[in-house]
Amino acid sequence: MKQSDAPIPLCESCSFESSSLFKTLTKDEIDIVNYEKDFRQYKRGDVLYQEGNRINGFFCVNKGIIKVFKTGFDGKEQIIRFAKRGDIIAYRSVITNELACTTAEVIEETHVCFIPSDILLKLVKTNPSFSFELMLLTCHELEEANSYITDIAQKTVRERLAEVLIHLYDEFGTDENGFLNISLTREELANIVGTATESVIRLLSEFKSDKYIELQGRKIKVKDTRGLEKLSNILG
Amino acid sequence: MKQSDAPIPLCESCSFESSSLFKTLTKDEIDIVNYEKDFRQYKRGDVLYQEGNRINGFFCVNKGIIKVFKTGFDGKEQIIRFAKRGDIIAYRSVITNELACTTAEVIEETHVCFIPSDILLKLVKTNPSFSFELMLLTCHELEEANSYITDIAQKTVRERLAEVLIHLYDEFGTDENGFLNISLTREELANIVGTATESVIRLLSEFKSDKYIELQGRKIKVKDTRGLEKLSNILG
DNA sequence: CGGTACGTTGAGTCATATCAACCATAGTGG
DNA sequence: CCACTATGGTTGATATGACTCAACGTACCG
Repeated sequence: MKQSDAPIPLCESCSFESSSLFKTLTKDEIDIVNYEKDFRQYKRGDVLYQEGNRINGFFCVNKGIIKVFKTGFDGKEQIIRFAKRGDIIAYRSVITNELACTTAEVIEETHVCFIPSDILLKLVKTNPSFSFELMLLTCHELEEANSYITDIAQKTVRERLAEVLIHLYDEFGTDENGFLNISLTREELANIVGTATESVIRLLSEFKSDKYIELQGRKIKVKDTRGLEKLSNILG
Repeated sequence: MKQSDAPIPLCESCSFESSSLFKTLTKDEIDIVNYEKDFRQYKRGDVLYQEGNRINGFFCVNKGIIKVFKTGFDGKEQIIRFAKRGDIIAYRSVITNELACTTAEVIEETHVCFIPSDILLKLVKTNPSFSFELMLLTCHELEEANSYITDIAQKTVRERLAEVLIHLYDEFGTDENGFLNISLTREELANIVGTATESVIRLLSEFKSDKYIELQGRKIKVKDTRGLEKLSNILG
């Protein structure tokens, strides 16, 4: 799982640019993180941490895409969020000192830095700005979760799928040909939307004949964002 | 909306007992809060704050029950959480300095203290223990929200209703006759579960004939927690 | 070349939403 | 005081979205 063919990124040139969290650190604090962190590489399907296990640090994503999901009663995955460059994961369990309540699995070749729990806890307790930024981050995740609850509870599968496509478009953008910069199986899409794989397939091909999207295997090109937004009944 | 027939509670004797958040405050800090806070009383149906409005403080619940909900596309409420004695609400919007993204409405006669934003922000920025406790609270809410997402996405309405009854039982307890200490309309129940009012009615009467519960108007007696837990497929 | 994982399509079923009618209760105003 | 209205609760009939099951196609991989 761990290789060493990529150079270990310095914090200064990684999270720094994308997240305001690490900008709050002093030079000394950054040095400590740089010194204590553990650089790791994973490929698709690798699991960073698993629901129910104790976690002794958090991950700072330098490259790649990770899905974070909970496992439901019958073993079905429910994808809660994705993490990409600049995001941190597993920090919640470190803060609360609880067992992991999600699993994190690599979607696309990933480089992360693993930073031990005590570093995070120390920063939170001694650097108020860091602590405040982390709280902002948590609050935003909470707000997103609440919106998602409302959506899943009230919208149809069609509306939710349209909305998920919009979100993926906003979060990951597209390549030069207009295809989403994230590649998911139909099952994974279903596990975001909260539906059956077959339903996703049927709806995707419906969206395709209605000219909202184009499909090329797993690659999805969003052709009509406005149309999808309308379909999804996004508020505002 | 504001009356003055109840004595203004002191922080020392209120949140203090139920929440570890305010235990982190120094004598001086408590004095400031006691001085700056505004005691308010509300009756059923009153709205403490509304989605989309700017909020200039947060509420600390001394007594009563409040429902916190989001309004969906077609105007249907989705209840996100309840707040009762010792809970705080609206702090998220204060922290992030965003417009309220939920509405808080009184379910049962409520007494609260309203504490201005700057007090909260100052405490968060200067008292690391307070800040940490608040972060713990946010993290727990986040975890609950994530579990809820998984439930709504994967469980049937019957399972969810059974689970909601269990949660209400755990959170509010029962009176001497075994009836839940919270009284909700069928519509409100539906707005927690994420279903139609009629479905709640049918399922409740099904639970009743199956001897899991007893009904007396709005009052619900949980007779067989084990049975409901089994019905709800709660993990663990 | 067989195996495994993923994708697709069709048919049938079922849970749940929707629509409509009706009852009970309580508060209101003439 | 009573008709009036509003709100909440209940039940039945009907419609349908979405799931399940099953078969089959496709592509990649060792």
